[in-house]
Amino acid sequence: MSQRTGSATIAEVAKHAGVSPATVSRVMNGRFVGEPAVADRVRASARELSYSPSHLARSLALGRTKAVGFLVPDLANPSFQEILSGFSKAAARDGYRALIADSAESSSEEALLASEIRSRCDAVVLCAPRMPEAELVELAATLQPLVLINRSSPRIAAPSLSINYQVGIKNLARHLTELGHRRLMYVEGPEESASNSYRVRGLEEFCVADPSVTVERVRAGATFEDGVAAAPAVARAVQASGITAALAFNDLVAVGLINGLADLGLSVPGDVSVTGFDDIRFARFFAPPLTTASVPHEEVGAEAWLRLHSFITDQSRSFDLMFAPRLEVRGSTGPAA
Amino acid sequence: MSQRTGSATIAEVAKHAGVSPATVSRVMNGRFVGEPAVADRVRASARELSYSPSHLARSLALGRTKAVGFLVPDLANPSFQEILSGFSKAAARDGYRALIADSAESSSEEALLASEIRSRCDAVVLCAPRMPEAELVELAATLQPLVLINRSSPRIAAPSLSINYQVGIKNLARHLTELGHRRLMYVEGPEESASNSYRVRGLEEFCVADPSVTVERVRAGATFEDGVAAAPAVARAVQASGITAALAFNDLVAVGLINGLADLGLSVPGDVSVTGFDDIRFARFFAPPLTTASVPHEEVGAEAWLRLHSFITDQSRSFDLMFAPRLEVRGSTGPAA
DNA sequence: CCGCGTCGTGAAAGCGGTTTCTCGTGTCTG
DNA sequence: CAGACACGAGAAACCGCTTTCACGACGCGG
Repeated sequence: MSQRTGSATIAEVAKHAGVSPATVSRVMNGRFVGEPAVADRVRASARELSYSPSHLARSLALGRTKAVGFLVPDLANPSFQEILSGFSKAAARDGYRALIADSAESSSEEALLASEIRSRCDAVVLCAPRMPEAELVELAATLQPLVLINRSSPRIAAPSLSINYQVGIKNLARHLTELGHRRLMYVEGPEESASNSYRVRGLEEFCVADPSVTVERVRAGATFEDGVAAAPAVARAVQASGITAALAFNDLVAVGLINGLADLGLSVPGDVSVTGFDDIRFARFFAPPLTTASVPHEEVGAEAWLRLHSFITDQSRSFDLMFAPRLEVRGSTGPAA
Repeated sequence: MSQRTGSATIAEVAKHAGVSPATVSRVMNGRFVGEPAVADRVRASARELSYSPSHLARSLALGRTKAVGFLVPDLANPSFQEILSGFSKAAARDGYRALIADSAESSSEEALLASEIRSRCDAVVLCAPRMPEAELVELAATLQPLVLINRSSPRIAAPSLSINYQVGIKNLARHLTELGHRRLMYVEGPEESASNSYRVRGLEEFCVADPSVTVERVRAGATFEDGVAAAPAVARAVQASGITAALAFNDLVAVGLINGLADLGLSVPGDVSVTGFDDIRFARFFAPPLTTASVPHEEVGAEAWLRLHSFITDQSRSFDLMFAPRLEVRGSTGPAA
């Protein structure tokens, strides 16, 4: 049951200093108002016994852990790593730590995981691109305080930070059409992924606005491997339907695709132009450098903390935020043949 | 003081089910042996009140949090992200979560941070490349159980996982000399960094073994920006001392360096060969693809968990592990002019 | 000189669980 | 049919800290 962690308890310090635990507590928290000599004695005892208060016990008594859950679908994805990095650094400034959970792209357990992690923290950041809206709405109510990343709904009373995927993908499409491409292919992200739907919608709107452009679609995923796997389908479409450019779900898929295409003897952008999405940190250094929609992930993470923090401290409900990606034109796109 | 988290307490469930808290506890933990009807009643009440046990209170009573601290010098560094990812996934399989702390490359606070984070968890993974040995030894004693990454010392009773930087850098140097390079330059990592010292030592040994080779050194750091900043010095050395190849501290620095050199009109590997270290996930896709020493970071993370876990559960002390990097020859190195 | 604040500190009641110990009940044995 | 015993469940102590409340001592004004 109990374990000697080596660290002394408040009671031991109290005894050693000849005072009550209450006094020790007050001294340790700077709430002590009595005789300075007593405080000094307590501090001396604490030092001598190398006492450090149990975070756990404090948290229980205080009803606050100073930890925040951070749930992402895949921690191996650079975008989420960047968000986490931004979040963690911002939270640390206020003395909070991030407790991480990786739903490992298995959306079925996301809700359970979220509850579990929330129960250990004061709040939670939820990145659940593929959770069905209804489930999310229900879940969100039990998770407060929380902030959502890349999901927002009028039925959810939580601040949300999102990327305007629709605009981002449209900008990429426009860039391609300006280069003369007319037959495009969208290499889709994970099925059921909300952020994938936004991109699809954006492209549909784009086609409506410019009927001379067509966009085929092929299922892929969110990882490098998914991009590689989609290469044959893209190569076929080049032959069959004469597509000249592919918009990948994200940078990872784009890189995979470019490499897959190379293995099939197709060069980028010579034979096909390829765009990514996210502008992960290394996108500009790839061969060819990736034309992509740049998303300030670290900033998203930092901003997520800011919102969560103000909500935790004074219950202030902030407005939703939407980041507009910036078009980054690089070497992976070129004029249509 | 107390906050209505919305979730019911064990006492409420007990009252609702007409039993004692003890019984509820037993049912919730599968330790109940009495009449099945009672258990059913408890479960029904729990569901009805949507009861979920307070992790905090449980942890306090049990003396175990099922969380593990993870301290790294910089969460924005892809290598640490990969270790974290591997660690987190492995720990999750055993129901543990990682609590992260980023010492933000400020080594002075590392010890405090480590203690702080350790006090919230059952154990801790420590990645403190720049902490002075003496401080580390003292700290380690108070942090048990812990595992160290990239630091090992006979004076520390904790399993350590490390990379054989010495061998890795020697392999890179050998590769370069086989290509005909004789005058090399090492672009150093952060001052005081242990893993930097290993590389330096490796190169020194290499020079002793093959006196025809010389290695100059220039201070840089661990980031992309540090690599860019080191470019002028490397370029000068190309002119002044006729170096023909540069070994960068890691892949990030290598990429920065390559780009910095390009701005100065030097091409890689045409004018200078450049090697990295780590083989971060994108190293092969850069322009040019990076010749580097490949380190299985995800595996290091996973293995770190395994050791920590077996130590937590049955106190078994495992042996230290050292991963030998694998030489990955790619396009950033070529024959000496 | 007595009553009334004020001040410094301690006792004790939480926070929400777990677990030991105890006790009543029902069953089995001699 | 009495006594031993297994069994089911509750009372209470405990994990380590915070905080309210109470209380004794002291200083002051009437």
